[in-house]
Amino acid sequence: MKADTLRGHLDALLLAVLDGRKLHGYAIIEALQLRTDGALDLPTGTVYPALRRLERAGWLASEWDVVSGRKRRTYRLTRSGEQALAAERTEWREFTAVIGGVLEA
Amino acid sequence: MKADTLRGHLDALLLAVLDGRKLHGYAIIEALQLRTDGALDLPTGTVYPALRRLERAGWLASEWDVVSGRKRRTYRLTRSGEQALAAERTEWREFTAVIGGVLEA
DNA sequence: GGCTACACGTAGCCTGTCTACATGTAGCCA
DNA sequence: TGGCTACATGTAGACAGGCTACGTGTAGCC
Repeated sequence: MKADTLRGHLDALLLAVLDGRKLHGYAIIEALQLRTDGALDLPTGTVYPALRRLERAGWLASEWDVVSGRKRRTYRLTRSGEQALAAERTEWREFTAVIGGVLEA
Repeated sequence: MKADTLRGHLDALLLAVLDGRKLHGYAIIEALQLRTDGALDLPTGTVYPALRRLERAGWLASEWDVVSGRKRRTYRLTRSGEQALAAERTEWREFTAVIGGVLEA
């Protein structure tokens, strides 16, 4: 997939992958790979800063836990994160309708 | 529509709107507004540089014509522009499948 | 002892879109 | 005739978000 196409949709992806479950950063990357058959392979330098940004925005909450000696910061959606996800989904549908409408006219 | 979501899809939009017809820059902006019910209102500072870039890439060809005293640069797709459009459409479908697959899982 | 997988994180670059500006014609209206 | 709006093209520079390239450290295998 061409670079830059992701732009503006990263937040939606991260919120969506955390919908209904708690995951730590590394697992989020793997979950996105799995769901997209490897098409989405986000670099850590993209994901970690984004997660912190979403937490600052109040959409995610995190806590440290230690699994077999390794520290993990586990993220989950907050209430307002769920609302943000719903809004992102609506925007995604609008976006695809607009661009798709032009491309397939 | 949120800014930046457009990123990476502008070329596809411009090629698509020129599919099968010749238009000048200003008319391209209007055509996109029309097709999207006003949702897409691209600024001239976005469109004009993009058109020149696509022409340098060999995907568009342009010629000057004068209509009632006003100069217009009219663009049309080249053969390789048509191929590029087909490729952009394929990429669009892949893109929406990947992102949509995550958002609607 | 070295390698790979796991796990988190930051600094700075890169690039494509947008903002703001500059230029000029045609036509309407007061 | 002076000003306004719509038409029409274009550039310079700001901006922002994702990516590249680093740095750190543990666990487990061979």
